[in-house]
Amino acid sequence: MSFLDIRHYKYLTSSIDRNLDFSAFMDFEHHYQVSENKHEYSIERSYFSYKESLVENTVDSSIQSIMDMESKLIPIFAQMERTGVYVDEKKLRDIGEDIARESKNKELEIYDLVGERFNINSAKQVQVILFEKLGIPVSKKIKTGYTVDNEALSLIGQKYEIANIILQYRTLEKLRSTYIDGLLRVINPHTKRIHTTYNQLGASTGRLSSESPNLQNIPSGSGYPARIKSCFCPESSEFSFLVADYSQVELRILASLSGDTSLIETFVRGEDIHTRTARFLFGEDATITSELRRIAKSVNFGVIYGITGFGLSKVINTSPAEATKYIDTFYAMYPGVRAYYQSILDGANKNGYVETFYGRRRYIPGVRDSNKMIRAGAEREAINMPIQGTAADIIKLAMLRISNFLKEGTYKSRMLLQVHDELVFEVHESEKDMMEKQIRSIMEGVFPGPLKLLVDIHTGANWSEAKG
DNA sequence: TAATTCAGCGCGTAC
DNA sequence: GTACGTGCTGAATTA
Repeated sequence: MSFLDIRHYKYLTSSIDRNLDFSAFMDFEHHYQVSENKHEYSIERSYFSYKESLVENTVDSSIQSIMDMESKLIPIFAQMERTGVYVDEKKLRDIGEDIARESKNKELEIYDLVGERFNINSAKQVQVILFEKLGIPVSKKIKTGYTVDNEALSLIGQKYEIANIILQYRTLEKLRSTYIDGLLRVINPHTKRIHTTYNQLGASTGRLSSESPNLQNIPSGSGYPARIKSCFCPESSEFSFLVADYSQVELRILASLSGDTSLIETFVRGEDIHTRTARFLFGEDATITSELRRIAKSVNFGVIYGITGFGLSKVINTSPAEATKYIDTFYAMYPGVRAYYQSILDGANKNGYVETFYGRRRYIPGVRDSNKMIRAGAEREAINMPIQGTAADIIKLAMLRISNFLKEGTYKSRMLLQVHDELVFEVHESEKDMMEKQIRSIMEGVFPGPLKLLVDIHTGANWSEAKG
C-alpha cells in the first residue's frame, strides 16, 4: 500500500503557500472545487495525488527520495495518532488544583499591592495599572500601547515587586490553562488517551508539527513542568516509557556539513561544546562560570537559528553591539561554519532555494527581493533550513527504520511521540533492553557524516522520569 | 438590541 | 529560526 499527498509534490518543488488544506490547495493551484461529499472528496484526493505522482516531469529526480520517504511516513504518523498516549487524568487534575491554589494566592497578592481588582490576563489592563496608575516608566511601544511582556516586566521587576508577581502569576496561569485544562479537554473519553494530529507539512524546514493538542511544546524542567510530564505514562504496569533523543543534533550536523575542524574536534574529544565556545568568547584563561556558559550556549543556538545580534541581545540581555560581537567571534573561531553559511547563501541566490543533506528543498523567493529587510529575513530563513531540515530528515528516516523493525518482530512495544529530536516509546518490560539497543543503533546509524551522532536513552515509569 | 462568532494580537511554551 | 494554544478585544454576524 502506498500513500500520496499531491501537496507534498508542490511544496517540495515550489514556493507556494504551505498553509493550505487540500481543498484550498486544489482551488488555488488547479482552480478545482473539491466535493463536499466526504466519499467523493476522498476519491478526488486519491485521484489527484496519484495522477500527480505519474507525471514524472513535475518531480525533479533529486527530491524523489524525500518524496518517497514522506509517502512511507504517512501510515506511520497515522498509526502513532491512532495509538495515542495514555494520561493519568486524576493526577493531572490534582496538579491543576495545586497550581490553581498558588495562582489564586498570587492574584490576591497583586490586588493587594495595587489596591484594586483587575484582569491580570489582559495585557491592556496591566498596561493601565503599571504605567498609568502606578506611574512606572514605560519601555517599548506596541500597537496597543506599551508592551508588558516577559522582557519588560523582568526589567520593571528590578524596582517594582508587583511586576515579578505578575510574571509568576502568568507562568502559573499558562501552565493551568494550556497544559492542565487544555490537555484534560482532549483526553479521548473512550481510549483515555490523547491523540494528537501530526502535520507532515507543518514547518517549512521539513519538521513535523503537532496540533490538537500540540504535544511538542509540553513544558520541561523541574517543578510543575516535571509533574505535568509525569502524567504521561503507560496504561499498564507491564510497560515503561523509553525516551531516545539525539544529543546536540543540530550542532553536530553543523559540524558535519560545514566540516569545521574546530567544531568537529570539540565533539570528537567529548568536550562540552558550550564551554568550548565560552572560552572562545571570553578567553582561553577565563574561568567559565555558569553564567558565561549560558551566554555561550545562547550564541551556539543563535548561530544555528540564523539569529541577529539584535535577537541574541534580547536572549542574553546585553546590547545589540555586544551580541553582534559574540556572533562575529563565533564565526572567527569556527571559520568552517562561516564558509559553509556563505555557500548556503550563494546557493540560495543561484537556485532560489536551499536544501538539506538529503535533498529536501525550501524555496526562498525573498533572496532576490529589492527590499533590503526582506532580503535579510530571507537570508536568515536560508541559513536556518539546511541544519534544522537535515535534523528533521534524520529523525524521519530513523522513524521509518524503527517502524519497520517494530513491524517485523510483532513486538508489544510501540512508538508514541516525536518531538523534533526525541522519540517516545512505550516498551514492554520483556523487550526493554533489546529495544534500547536497537533504537540506539538505528537512530545513530542514519546519518553518515564525518561526525557520529549520539543518542541518549532513558527509561522510566513516565515521560518525566524517562527524560533522564 | 443582545448574544454569538470571528480574526487579530500579545504572550508564552517547545526544539 | 520553526511551530501551536490561550485569552482578550473589538468588529462582524446572527438571533
